[in-house]
Amino acid sequence: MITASALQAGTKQRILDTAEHLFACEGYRGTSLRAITGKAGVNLAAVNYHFGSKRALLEEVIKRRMGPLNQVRRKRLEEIRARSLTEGKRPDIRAVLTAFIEPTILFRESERGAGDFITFIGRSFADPDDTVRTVFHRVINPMVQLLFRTVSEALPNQPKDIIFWRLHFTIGALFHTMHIYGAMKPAFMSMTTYIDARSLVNLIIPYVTAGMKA
Amino acid sequence: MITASALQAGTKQRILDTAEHLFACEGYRGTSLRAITGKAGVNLAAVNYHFGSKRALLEEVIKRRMGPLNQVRRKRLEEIRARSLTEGKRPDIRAVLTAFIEPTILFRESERGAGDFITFIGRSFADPDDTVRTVFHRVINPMVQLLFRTVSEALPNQPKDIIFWRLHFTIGALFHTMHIYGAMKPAFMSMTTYIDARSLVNLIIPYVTAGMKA
DNA sequence: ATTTGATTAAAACATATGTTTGAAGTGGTT
DNA sequence: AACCACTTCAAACATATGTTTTAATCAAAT
Repeated sequence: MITASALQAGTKQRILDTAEHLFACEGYRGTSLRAITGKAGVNLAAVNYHFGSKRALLEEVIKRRMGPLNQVRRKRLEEIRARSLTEGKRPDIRAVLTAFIEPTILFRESERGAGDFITFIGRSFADPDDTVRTVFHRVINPMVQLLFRTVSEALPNQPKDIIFWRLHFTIGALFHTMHIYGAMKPAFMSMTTYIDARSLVNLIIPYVTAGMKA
Repeated sequence: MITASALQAGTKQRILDTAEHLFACEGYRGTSLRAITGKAGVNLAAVNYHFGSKRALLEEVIKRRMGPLNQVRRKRLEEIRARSLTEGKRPDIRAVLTAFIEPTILFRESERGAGDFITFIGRSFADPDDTVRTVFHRVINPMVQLLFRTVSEALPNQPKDIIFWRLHFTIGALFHTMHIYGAMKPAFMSMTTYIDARSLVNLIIPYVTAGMKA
């Protein structure tokens, strides 16, 4: 039983890892089960056996990483809110944005394969396929809600709809960065594009902070 | 001959319009030729007859609108550069960004169907499908190059790589806005999301200007 | 050693896709 | 009327896809 479940975990894991990679590179629709199972070295039927369907596999791929990532972001945002409550002063907008953005970008270097996931997520918001957007939306929306609330507390004098749109601009900047970073064509805009994640955080934070306060 | 070419134009146009709409809603890969021809009320073979292939149709859909749009943006950017040259002072960064962004967002209301196109373009940058990205990249890249040059002239003291990344944040904010605007789910972030294009321009310009100058 | 339950394997299924083909239709010209 | 280029149409083609099925395989428990 132990060996059996270990083998199962081996196959499941190989499928998850390969699917994550291919979803990031070719998209959900552009990735066939045959491509996944072929590259993973498992039988075609293994996906339906272990996950039930391609869609269920997608869900697993997203939830596996999004869980831990959301936990970190939630914790940092909640800390800020708690501290702001005890100290009786409003949260600092830069700190709020950092709490959300920093874990997201640094997540790329947290584990093997996480980079693919970040690329995938960065693209998912714009994915025309309802399947992807629905699954993704369900796991990201509570997080964005929390961010919205916290930003509202940091900028209490701003009308809600202005915060709403500026937050969309911020998310747009972040997600765009997420999918171009690490998957960028050489010499786009005739520039070398390499930058380490830490420096990227240091670049985007001032940008979005200035934008939110504009 | 006149009637014949008018009929041809009728079919071609119907295909172009329908394809534009479906590409925006379902994506390039998610849109079958049968869906296009069915909705357009033309025969399945008409696409291959008039355009040669699905890919060539995509190219036509993009070039048809991108031509005029790019012309406006190029003209406005060139005007700024010319004026800056004659007056001997550097371009104003806000004016530069407005020259690029304003025509893009207002383009949605310029003609019937243009809104679909803007949504489609907003998604194309993040499209995992090489076909879409390649075609799209070819028509947008010269424009982005020009924007990069003009922004560099407006911010001569900023290192090029900082401009490079801040421009990416800006493009991310713009493209994200392009595809969520007009296609947004109701009550996202528990807000009504309607806003007219003019007001949206007035919201995004201060945001990206502040970000670029941060 | 045999049985059992879970996993893997190969094949088939039903459907969907982009493309091609060859015939039918269309309208104007000679 | 006969011809013409151009366009439309229905059907077929070849391939790709997610899924299901049925048999083989395997490791552990009896």
